[in-house]
Amino acid sequence: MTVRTRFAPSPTGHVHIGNIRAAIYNWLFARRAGGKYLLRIEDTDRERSTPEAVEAVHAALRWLAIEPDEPPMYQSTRREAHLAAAEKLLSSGRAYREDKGGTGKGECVIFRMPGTDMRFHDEIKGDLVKPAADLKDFVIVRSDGSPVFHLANVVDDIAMGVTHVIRGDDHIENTYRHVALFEALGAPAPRYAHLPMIVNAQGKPYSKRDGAAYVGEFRERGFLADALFNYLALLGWSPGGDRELLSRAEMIELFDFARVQSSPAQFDLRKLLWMNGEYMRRLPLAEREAQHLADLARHGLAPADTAYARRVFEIMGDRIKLFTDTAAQTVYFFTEDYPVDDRAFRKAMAREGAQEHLAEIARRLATAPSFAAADLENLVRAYGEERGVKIGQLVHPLRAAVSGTDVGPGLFEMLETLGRERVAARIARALDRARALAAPAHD
RNA sequence: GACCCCAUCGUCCAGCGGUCAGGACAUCAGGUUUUCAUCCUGGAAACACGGGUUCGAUUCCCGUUGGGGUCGCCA
Repeated sequence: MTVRTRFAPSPTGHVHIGNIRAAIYNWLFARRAGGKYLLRIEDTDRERSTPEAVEAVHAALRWLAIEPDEPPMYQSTRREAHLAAAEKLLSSGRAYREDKGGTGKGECVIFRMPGTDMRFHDEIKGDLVKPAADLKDFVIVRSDGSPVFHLANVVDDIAMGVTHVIRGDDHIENTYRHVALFEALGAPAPRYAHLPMIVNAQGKPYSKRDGAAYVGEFRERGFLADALFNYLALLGWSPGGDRELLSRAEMIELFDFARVQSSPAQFDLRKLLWMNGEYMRRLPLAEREAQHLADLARHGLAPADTAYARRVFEIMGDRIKLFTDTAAQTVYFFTEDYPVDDRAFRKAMAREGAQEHLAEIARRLATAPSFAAADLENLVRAYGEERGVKIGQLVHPLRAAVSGTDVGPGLFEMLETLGRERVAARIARALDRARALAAPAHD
């Protein structure tokens, strides 16, 4: 029997990280078993299942590169099959019609539970049992003639030949019903694996209130798909030992339900951030460029000279942890209209002799034979020794003067990249600014 | 409330009867660096509790406590 798993989201416009983790496990398990991973869009809620909402599902899967191996099934197209199954259950006596609760809404179709204790084996939770007394009959077709989730879900799983149902453990109670439905429909029940929830710091189901909760948000925030995949895969599953950074091939190789946690896992954005950084630095510079450039463009800073931009990214090293941070961290390389961190600027200029040193260094820079980083460093160091001043006293004001901030790449690489003219102009402007700050306030 | 599930550092995991209880993130203290980031070194930090079983329990069993889930003509 070849393994067939499925991800069956109902399109709501967003794909929650808990759901996508279920998709990841379905994908991993199918790959590991050499089987197929399928997609079924449960779009029976016409209100919410808009084309945009459906597209959001596809977009999320595409981004994470876990698209289905076969064309997706759209549940809304399966109504006839669902109803036919209900008829079959009606004629075999496994279901009956009734105006449940005497609502006056008319008769609905109700599935008759077998009346015996039910049990099933869960790959993650173990053997689960429920006494007959706790298993009540339930509606499978509403009085308005529409099929209910349980019926549709089971009928479609049969149609798709699903062998393993891997989903959130909020479905555990439903599983007894589903198993009974499979049996009544004369189909073998699939194997089940119920995943624990992803929770917040309070132990409650992780929701939008707790921060980014949807796949699209992580994408927009500049996270790498592979990093999110890796993080989510390890949130509740471990390959054993101390391994954390794994390629997809390795995860497929190692995936096993026996190593899936059966207790809830708390989502930790800081660890995701760290992991994203790890993936980021492993990315070839060439691949990073497009992303950095895209962020600059988003902020209206698209550089005319990409070779120059490339140098900027290079000297930034691994300081940029998120592609959405590129513009913010490199503005001053791409415009003269960059923000100045007032606190950092004042602090740097308050150093003893800062302005005097700056003015003299500017003079020497203007006539420096070379503007290469190493030569600039020698120049500044020489000046420092000459005046008996520690280099830090010179470097900090210089940095603040040319970048408006106190963080960034190595100062001399920065000066070289910025170029002689801009450095000169900025130092002059910074000196004016410093003088203005020092001048007594008047109104 | 009923039924079910769960329980190792703050967090995610390792451990599958005998370990100085390990790693990662976060955190703290140093070091390297012109800043930041990186990097290096070191520290603090956990087996919820009570009974069993056993020569021996973090590990197996049962309770307690705590947390979570489910109880729709939603999915």
